Amino acid sequence: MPELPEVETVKNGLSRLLKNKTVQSVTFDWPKGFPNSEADVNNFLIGASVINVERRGKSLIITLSSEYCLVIHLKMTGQLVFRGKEQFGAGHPNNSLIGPLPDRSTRVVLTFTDNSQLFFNDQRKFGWMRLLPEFEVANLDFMKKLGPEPLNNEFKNSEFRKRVRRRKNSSIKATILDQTVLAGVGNIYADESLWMAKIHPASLSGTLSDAKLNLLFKSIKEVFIKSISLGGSTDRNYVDAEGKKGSYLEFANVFRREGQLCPRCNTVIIKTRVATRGTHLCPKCQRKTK
DNA sequence: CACTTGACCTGTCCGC
DNA sequence: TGCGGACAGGTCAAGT
Repeated sequence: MPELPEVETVKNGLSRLLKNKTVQSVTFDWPKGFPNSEADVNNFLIGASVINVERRGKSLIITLSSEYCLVIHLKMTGQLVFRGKEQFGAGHPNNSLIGPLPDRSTRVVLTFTDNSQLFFNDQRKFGWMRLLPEFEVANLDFMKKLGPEPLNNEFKNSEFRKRVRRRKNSSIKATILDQTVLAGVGNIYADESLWMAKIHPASLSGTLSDAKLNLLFKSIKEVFIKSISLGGSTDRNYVDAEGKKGSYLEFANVFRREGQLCPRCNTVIIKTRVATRGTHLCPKCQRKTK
């Protein structure tokens, strides 16, 4: 669920909230989600302070003064929620899913020297938080394979088309969900951008024209930009770094809107299965291929 | 290499 | 009300 816009929103919050905080202590349960040696934690996490926070694809990278990084993937249900003086003083905002912390989904707690805390919650335990030397982050296998950032202007239409056509016999939905083709698209924005570009999600990637692929790329970027401006999508679990929900889904055109009318043509939106994922589409606007 | 499927997990919902 | 099963969807390993 946390896709590019959600991770970007978390990154923006953490950049502001964590900068210059110094880690005082760390607790975790679920070692699988925190696969770091005690020595590394003691030497390179505890006592280190936060230099900056970045996003690459759906991953977060927190760079520390120890020249180590915390690389974090929220997967489906991960949350990174910061609690400091202001967050306690203001109480829990109305648009929050989060109550008192830690809660039963809390996997890791970082406590800083000013007594503020960062909670890594993950109901389904798919997410992880790894401590690595800074220079090794770019050498991680999945980082090396990760496709370009769609919101980087250096990533041109021609490159997008080339990458999509590498997977000519896959459905276009499976192709844009593939993080090695481009970074950041997940199920919500795949459905939304394919609707916007009027492409059937099961169309084979190799059958789409230059014009259609250019439009799809433009649609992905537009959908991402709009969602970031709305704080992302909260379907079930997602919250930002202060525990607040995102509101993009209030404006979604097809995602989770089966049975409702397509805003473009008033045809009933259907839910089906493409690339083994729940898939929402307008059967009139989104015909196969071309 | 291209492509598909199953596994990793838990909470929720649906039908009986 | 309880209970089994389907479902949610990001990614990787293992399969064809």
